[in-house]
Amino acid sequence: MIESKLTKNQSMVHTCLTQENGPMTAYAILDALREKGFRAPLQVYRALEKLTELKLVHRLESMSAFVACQHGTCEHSGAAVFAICDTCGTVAEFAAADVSKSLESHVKENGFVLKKTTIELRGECRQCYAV
Amino acid sequence: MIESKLTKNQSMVHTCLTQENGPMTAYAILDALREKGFRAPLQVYRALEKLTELKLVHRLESMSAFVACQHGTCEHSGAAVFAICDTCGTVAEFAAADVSKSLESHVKENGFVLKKTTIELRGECRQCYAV
DNA sequence: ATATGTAATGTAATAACATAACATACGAGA
DNA sequence: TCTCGTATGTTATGTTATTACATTACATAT
Repeated sequence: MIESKLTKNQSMVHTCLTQENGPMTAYAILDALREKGFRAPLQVYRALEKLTELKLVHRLESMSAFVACQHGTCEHSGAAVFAICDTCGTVAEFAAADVSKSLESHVKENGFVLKKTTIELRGECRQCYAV
Repeated sequence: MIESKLTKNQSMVHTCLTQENGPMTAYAILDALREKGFRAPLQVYRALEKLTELKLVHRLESMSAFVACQHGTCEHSGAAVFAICDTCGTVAEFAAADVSKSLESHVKENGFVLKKTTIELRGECRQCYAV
């Protein structure tokens, strides 16, 4: 598994996020890992940077939080889409190849070189809406 | 024009963003408006909240900044898409009805009630790429 | 004109998120 | 062993956003 390449701190942060099974802010991660010796935000941010680079973790821009990739390591065809429930905080991640393709073509027309796509959907999940 | 409904502070913030013709952080707006009497972040944030609600201003989540809607008041069919140049900072805003439609259908399958869509594309614009 | 209610504004303090700068440790080759 | 790159630790600081409370402005009822 890819985890084997991770350093101690990276691994701890990844495990923390995976167990949480939902988004956490960097400072929430820090608090969770204090008992394991973490002392400063930078320890978390450095690990998150690497994990994000490896696509083991995604950053949710609209809530300044981080979530473990729901596909282990992320190999979508195209950009990831996140559906975030404002009520319970759960995040569903999925690929939408057609969306990516469409955005790319829109953008190419204008000579824009696309490097990173952020798509975040806010709303209410089925369970919460039912209540 | 809709501006007539704005309060003094809201109007000043909107004018500031419109003149800038690009994204500004809340604190950049604050600094720009200090000479006009602004003293505290909250004055800016309150105005931005209202302007965002009216869709005269959009928040760019991936850069914690705000930009005046490039269509005056925003009446896209579907969600707005922002293409942000990481080199020069310019933002192009466009509608992508097909993208919105596709995202909506993806999401409906799972009973997710969509309230807000964020789509931000980071990369390099034609001019910057040419250099 | 005065009282009252409501929206907007002002101000200070602080919370929440993120990075800079520098010191130290530690393992993989020369 | 040396040393070079990578990871880590630590302090301080920078940046973004909100809470809490006081005051002002303005509309309208009395």
